[in-house]
Amino acid sequence: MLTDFNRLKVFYTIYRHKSAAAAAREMYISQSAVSQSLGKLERELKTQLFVRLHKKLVPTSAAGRLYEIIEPFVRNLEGGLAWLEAEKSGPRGVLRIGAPVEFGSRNLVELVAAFRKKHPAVFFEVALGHPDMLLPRLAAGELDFIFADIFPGRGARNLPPFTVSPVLKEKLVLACSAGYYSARLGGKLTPAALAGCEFLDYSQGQTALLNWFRHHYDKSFPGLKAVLTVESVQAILNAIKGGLGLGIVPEYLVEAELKAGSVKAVRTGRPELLNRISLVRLKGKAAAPAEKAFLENF
Amino acid sequence: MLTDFNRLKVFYTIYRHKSAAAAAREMYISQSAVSQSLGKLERELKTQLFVRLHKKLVPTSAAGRLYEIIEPFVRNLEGGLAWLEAEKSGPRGVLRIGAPVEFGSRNLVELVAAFRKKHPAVFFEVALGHPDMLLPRLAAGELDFIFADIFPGRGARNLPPFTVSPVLKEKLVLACSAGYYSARLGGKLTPAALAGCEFLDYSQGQTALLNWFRHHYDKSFPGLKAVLTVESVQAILNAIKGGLGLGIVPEYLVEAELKAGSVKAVRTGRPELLNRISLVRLKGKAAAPAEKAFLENF
DNA sequence: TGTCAGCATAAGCGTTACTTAACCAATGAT
DNA sequence: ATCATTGGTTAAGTAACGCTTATGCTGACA
Repeated sequence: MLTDFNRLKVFYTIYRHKSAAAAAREMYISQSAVSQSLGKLERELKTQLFVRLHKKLVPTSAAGRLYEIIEPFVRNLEGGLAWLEAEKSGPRGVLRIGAPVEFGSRNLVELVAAFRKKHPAVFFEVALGHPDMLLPRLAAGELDFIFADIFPGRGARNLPPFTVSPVLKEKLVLACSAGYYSARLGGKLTPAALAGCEFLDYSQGQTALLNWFRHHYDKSFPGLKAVLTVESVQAILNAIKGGLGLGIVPEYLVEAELKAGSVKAVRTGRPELLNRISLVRLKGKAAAPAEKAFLENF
Repeated sequence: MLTDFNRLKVFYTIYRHKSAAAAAREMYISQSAVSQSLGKLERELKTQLFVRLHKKLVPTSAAGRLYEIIEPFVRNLEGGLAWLEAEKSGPRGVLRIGAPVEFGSRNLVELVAAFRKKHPAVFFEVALGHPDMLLPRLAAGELDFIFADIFPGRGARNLPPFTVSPVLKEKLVLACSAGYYSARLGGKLTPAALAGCEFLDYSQGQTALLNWFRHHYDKSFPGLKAVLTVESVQAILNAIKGGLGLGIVPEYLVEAELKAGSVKAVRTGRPELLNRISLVRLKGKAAAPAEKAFLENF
C-alpha cells in the first residue's frame, strides 16, 4: 500500500485548483511544502501526475484516475464526520439492540415505539435471540447493548467486560384454560399429574418449562409432552385459551382472565418464578445521546 | 476536513485486526505508536472508536461507520495503484486523442485498428473537432495528444507549452465526375465559371473550399453554392462520383478514378493544396508505454 | 522591458510521530 | 494460587521528516 496518505490529501487539493500555490493557500501551508509533497508522491508512484505548465499544473491521465479514487472518499468522509458530529449533538442515529425473543417482541418494541415518538431521528436494529448468541455479538461490537436474563450476581462470574443492571422482574405462571384445568387436573396438583399433561413452550429445549419445574419442585421433568412450540407469547396465550394445554406466560398478561376464571394458573405454594431481565452493556463504552436517552427509562 | 489522513490508515489497520498489537506488527511500527495514533484520532473526532476490552479492541458503531467509508477507498486505491503499475510495464490503458474530423474519422481509426491488433489492452478515446476546441482540452489535460493542422513555424507562435511535429502531408484536389466536368466546365477553367458550380463541403463554414480557393487564386470566393454539406470524406467522394458537384478530397483516394478518367480534378497550374497534419503534445509530459508505442509510427 | 505570479530546489529548523521503558490488567498454564 | 505471557496505556526522549525561509527560474502581461 501507499506509505503516506497525507500526500494524497495534498494531491487532492492541488488537483482541484490545478495549482500548487492555490492549494497551499487553502491548506495554510507554504507553496514549497505543497510542491515537495507532490514531488515525493510522484517519485513514490514513479508516475508523473502533473505537467508543469507555466502558472498551472496540468493533470496527466494517471492523476485523473487517482483523483477519481480520492474524490468520493473525501466526500464520504466529510459526510461521515458530519454525521458523527450530529450524533453528538442530540439523539439520532442507529441503536443496535439485542434481546430475548419474548422480551424483544413484546416489551422492547413498545418501548421503541414510545421512544420514537419523542426522537424520530433514532432508528433501531433489534436482534432477537438467546443470550448465548447475543453476548458474543455484544462483545464483538455488533450491538450497542442487549437485554438478557443474566443477573449481577450469579451467572455474571466470567463476564468481567460487561456491566449488568437489572431492568425488569415479572412473575411467570404456568397456566391453562379453565376447561383444561378441570378436565385434566381437577384439584389434585401432584407433580405426576402435572407431568402427564400437554404443554406449550417457546423453544424445542423447553427451557421455560424446565425452569418452572426446577423452581417449584427442585427437580427436572424430562420428556414433557410439548404439543406446541412457538416463539411467540401471543401464540402461547391463544393456545392456552384454546385449551391446548399448559404454558408459561407473564402473569400480568392473564390477570383479567385469572380474575374472571376463564384461565387458571398452577399454584404450588411457592412464590412465583420470576423472569428477570437485565441490561448488559460493554464496560467502558461511552453512550451516545441516543443511547443515553433510551436507557434513561431503566 | 480531517487534519491527518495517516491516522485513518492506522485506524483502518487496527479495525481489521481488532488489535493494536497486530496492527503494529503489520505496519512494522511499535504497538505504542499505534495506540497513540488511535488515541489522537479519537480525541480529534471527540468520539470513542474502540472499547478497550482485555486483549481486544471492540469497535463502536462510530468506528464501524468510519470503516465503511475507508475500506472501499483503500480497495480502490490498491486497484488504482496496481493499474498504474501495470501501465508502466507495457502498452495498456486508455489513450485520449484529439483530431480534426476528417483525419480522425479516416486515417486515425485505421491506425487505431492496426494498433489494437498488436496491443489489444489499449483502449481509445477519440475526440473529433476543430483544433481551436482541441488545444484547450489538451492544455487542460483532458487529452494525451492531438492531431491538428498547425505547423512548427507559423501558427505555433503563441503555443510555447506545446511540442509540434509534422506527421502527414497529403495533396487535396477539387474534383468532380467526368460527366459534371464536361457539362459545367468543359475546358474553360476561369474562376468565374468555377464559382458558378455546385459544391460539396464538410462544414457549413466551407473552410475546405475557402482554403482551396485562397491557395489557388489568392482570393476568397464568398457565396459558393454548397449543395451538400456532410462531415464524411466517403460521402463527399460518393457525391462527386454521383455528379452532384465539386468537392475537396485527398488526391490519393481518387487516384484510380483520375487515371481511369471517371473523375476529373481541377488543376490551376499551381502546386496542389496540402493538408498538413501535425502531432501536438504537451511539452514536458512523460509518455506512458501505450502512448510511446502508438507514436512510434510517426 | 520590467514586474509579477507560480513552481522548483536547497538548507535549516521545528514539530511530531515513533521508540523505549515502566506499569497495569486479564488470561491461562503450572 | 501463582507466575508468565500478552496486550494496552502512559511518559519521556529521540530522530525523522515535513515545513519554512530564501533563492532562482520561467513565462505572462502591461
